[in-house]
Amino acid sequence: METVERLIRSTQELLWERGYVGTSPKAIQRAADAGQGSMYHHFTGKAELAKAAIERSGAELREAAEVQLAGEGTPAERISGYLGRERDVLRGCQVGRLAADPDVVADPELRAPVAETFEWLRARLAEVVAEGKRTGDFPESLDPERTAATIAAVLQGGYVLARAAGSTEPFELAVQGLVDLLGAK
Amino acid sequence: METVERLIRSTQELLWERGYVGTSPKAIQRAADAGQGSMYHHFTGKAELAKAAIERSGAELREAAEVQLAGEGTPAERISGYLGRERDVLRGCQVGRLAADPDVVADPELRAPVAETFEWLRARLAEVVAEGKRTGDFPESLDPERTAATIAAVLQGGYVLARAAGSTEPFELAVQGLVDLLGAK
DNA sequence: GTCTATACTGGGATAGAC
DNA sequence: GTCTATCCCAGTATAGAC
Repeated sequence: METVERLIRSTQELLWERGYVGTSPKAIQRAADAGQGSMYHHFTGKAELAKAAIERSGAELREAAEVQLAGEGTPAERISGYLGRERDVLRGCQVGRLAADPDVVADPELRAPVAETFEWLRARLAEVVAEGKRTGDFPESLDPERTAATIAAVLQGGYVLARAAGSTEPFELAVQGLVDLLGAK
Repeated sequence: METVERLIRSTQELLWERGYVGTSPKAIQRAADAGQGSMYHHFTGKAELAKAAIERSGAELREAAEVQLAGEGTPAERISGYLGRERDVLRGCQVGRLAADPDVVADPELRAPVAETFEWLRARLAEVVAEGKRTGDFPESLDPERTAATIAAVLQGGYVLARAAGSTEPFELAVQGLVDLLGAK
């Protein structure tokens, strides 16, 4: 694999694990097996490299979501499929994790890909909810934008509760609770 | 205020803002207006001081939640009151924020107060939901533990989405979406 | 209890050789 | 493109004086 590619992927991993503040250029170089000069030749510094890595992670999140949301089945089944799909819960969300980072939130260049990813996700979920209202999966009373935000929040919050507990259980409970509420009509 | 107290409160603020990894002993000393020797006289180091600060933050979260959850009104009203109470949304949750921190999650001494806080919160919410089932506020079909986890997750996830967006809007949408679902019976 | 001195490592980056 | 040298400051802590 090429150096630039290794640098971006290593940065993605480290940002996921330790966040922006906790990730040093040296650690990136070690993980990517790239030298100091090499890294600074391809990127102006930590911030630019992080930006590339965050954009990549955002794209991966969108692709993974789209697999479920554009897949087979009724709208309700696709939402449930998305909620229940295999996840490495205790690792958390590689994009959502960055919202905790003050240096990411404070820098427009770094926050932008994070913001765009969740804007896309909420809009996409809202589409599927709206579709479900037309098919009768969901009651007319449901507001698609609100419901989409709730769905995205349960996942992000589920990760937080699971990591706090050191167990996937709270995540699973939260998701089941949401599925119950969505199905209760 | 005494030195120990200033150290703990300053550490709480810094942990909230920058997390454990992003908080240095020097920054704590500056914020607390305490010297190097003073801090190391009262605490063995950053970890012990952080533990004290996290325990304090956990206690504050519990007290704040209890105001709403043990307050006036029907169970459904108390849940809504808790969800809708005044919050500094863009600052995030001072306890939940720590679940993103690898050094907190990895250290049992530091993770314990975070875990206990959310265990307490979910149990307390489950009590109120169960009470609401008895009073007829909530349908018999609702599982209290699941629903409690969903409520806690919506809040934590709402913070994540809001900070990502740089706006409180996603938080408010997510909460409203949950209230809608809980009220739909 | 608090202060200053000291120590050592790592963070983040630039310069210039190869 | 990549390597090594170098720079300066911050992180985290210990030691001993006051």
